[in-house]
Amino acid sequence: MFKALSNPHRLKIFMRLVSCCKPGTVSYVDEASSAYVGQLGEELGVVKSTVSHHIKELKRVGIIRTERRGQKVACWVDPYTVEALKEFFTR
Amino acid sequence: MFKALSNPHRLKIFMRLVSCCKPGTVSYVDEASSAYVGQLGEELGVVKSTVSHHIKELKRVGIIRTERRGQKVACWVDPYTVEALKEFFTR
DNA sequence: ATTATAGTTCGATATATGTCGAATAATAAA
DNA sequence: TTTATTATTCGACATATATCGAACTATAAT
Repeated sequence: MFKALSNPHRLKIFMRLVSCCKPGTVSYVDEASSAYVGQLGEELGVVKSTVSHHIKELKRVGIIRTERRGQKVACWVDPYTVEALKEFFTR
Repeated sequence: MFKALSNPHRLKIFMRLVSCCKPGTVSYVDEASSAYVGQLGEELGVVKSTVSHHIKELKRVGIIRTERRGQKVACWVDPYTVEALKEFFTR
């Protein structure tokens, strides 16, 4: 997970998505708490193939979740994973 | 910081040192809450030059602190940094 | 002063990673 | 069915990173 967050672009994706994430609501998703791949790419200034690659990695380690909605794919952070990361630094 | 923790050896060093770290006691150091460079190298199975490199990196980003004690150099985690990392994942 | 111990710095090198563009796949619109 | 939009996969390539061993520095012991 730390490796996933070690890349500046992936960290920005995480921070962009976590800002609207509501604790304990894994499956809750709306416009405000998720973003589409292309949208993230624009904000970061990288091509979509690269964003897709980063999304895949963040998803692989369990930091984000995705769901296809028509042509687009929505992304949001997994609150449980964030909680686990927080716990890792506790005590 | 996440990049620093993304390396398996550095993560182990962190976990090894953080286990004895007492919150809010930056300068408090004793045998139990710190370790020497060579000692960490033995535990990890890597040569000391590599450990030294990792220690340098963890120190650079503020995760650990070091202090020379005679021939040896003691290492311990900075509780404030750990607290900041915890806060990063809060909310 | 010489030797021993612990750590750092440096250079070399193999491996990993990030990025892009082209080709492909999935879905929606015309 | 054809075209448009969005995303994924793949190959290529440049850059970054981890690691080691040799040389060097610092401190302690003899």
